[in-house]
Amino acid sequence: MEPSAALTPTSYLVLGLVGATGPVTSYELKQIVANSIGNFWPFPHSQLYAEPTRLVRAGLLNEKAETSGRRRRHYTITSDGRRALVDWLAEPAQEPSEIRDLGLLKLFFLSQADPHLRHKLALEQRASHEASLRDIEILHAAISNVADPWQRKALEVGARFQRLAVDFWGEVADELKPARRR
Amino acid sequence: MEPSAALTPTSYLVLGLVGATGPVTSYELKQIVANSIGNFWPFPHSQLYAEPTRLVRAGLLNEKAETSGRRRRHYTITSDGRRALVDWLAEPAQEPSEIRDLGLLKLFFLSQADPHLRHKLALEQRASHEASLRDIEILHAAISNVADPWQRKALEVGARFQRLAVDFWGEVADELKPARRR
DNA sequence: GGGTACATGTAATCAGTTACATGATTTA
DNA sequence: TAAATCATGTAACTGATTACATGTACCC
Repeated sequence: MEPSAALTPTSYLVLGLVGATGPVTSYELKQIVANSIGNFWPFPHSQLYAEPTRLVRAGLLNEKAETSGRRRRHYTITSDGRRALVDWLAEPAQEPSEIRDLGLLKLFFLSQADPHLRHKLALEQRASHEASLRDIEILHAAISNVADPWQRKALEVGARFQRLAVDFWGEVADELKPARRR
Repeated sequence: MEPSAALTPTSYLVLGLVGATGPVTSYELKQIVANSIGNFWPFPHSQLYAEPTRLVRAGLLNEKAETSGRRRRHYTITSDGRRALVDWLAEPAQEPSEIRDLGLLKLFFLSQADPHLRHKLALEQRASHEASLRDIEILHAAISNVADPWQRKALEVGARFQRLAVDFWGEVADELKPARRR
């Protein structure tokens, strides 16, 4: 009954997914994540097994294990769990966004890189973000009829960011090859 | 001499900063991070104490401790460290970008929130990103003459993302209040 | 000269990551 | 029926977070 210290983002991810979809197994959570938020906020599948266990212990989820065959565990949200989720949704999100990008970290130290490799890095990054953008667009099209509209909307941020990154690295590439410009 | 397993992003952050600035203490690393990449990729200061210790053990940094007073430890990069840094900069960064944003996570589950609170969430998020954008712009202006140009450029991504987020949440707010649109 | 803020670090805990491992299904 | 591949999970490790703790300088 005690509020179990503090819930992590992973907790709320699981809580929200279980709350939205009814009885699910960890494997199904994994699938859902891979086709949605996992595109820009990865959660390793082991967490999607570990976290429900914690939430059950905290009284926020119910677990119903199959008694034969694969003995999968199906989770549903409890009333305490629903309350925790709704409370969290109601309170303002003050933590600032985080962007973790190794390419950006390299840009940060670009002055220390071999000059010949700088332009190459920019082109590689642009290409990589272009590929990510295509992936997200394909995914977005594929889920256009199934998922919750707000889930689709959230996915859009991923696509927009990838576009931003493509433009950005394009500019960086240009700045690194000024002689090449017309 | 062994390459010490694998270096984390935090390792490269420290390696790059020490490589760029010469002898620094953990506290100075903390300051630098706070005024730059820490704006969108936070590294708690305890890591900036722990990580140099690891890098010294791996032979990538040198440590020189003061013998009196505060006994601060000043770090410099070794030739092995410089080589590790340059090698890392040369190899392509394939790991995809990550965006971690609790506001987006809430959007993801917005259908499960009290309808009265949805519009409020959007407005709060927009305001919050506006504030972040202002902070970054102030910072960007403040460092315009000091920092490495590529470090400034990297910071721009943070600003652009905040602008993207302001626009995005503005749209969400509009969609949540269609009746209000004249 | 006591308080307050800055500076510098360590300790404890735990989430998160990586790696391993085995059970079911499909397919060639 | 062997071999992939998908499905389902656990174990071990350690980086990351949180909290604590003390030292130094400044200011009122």
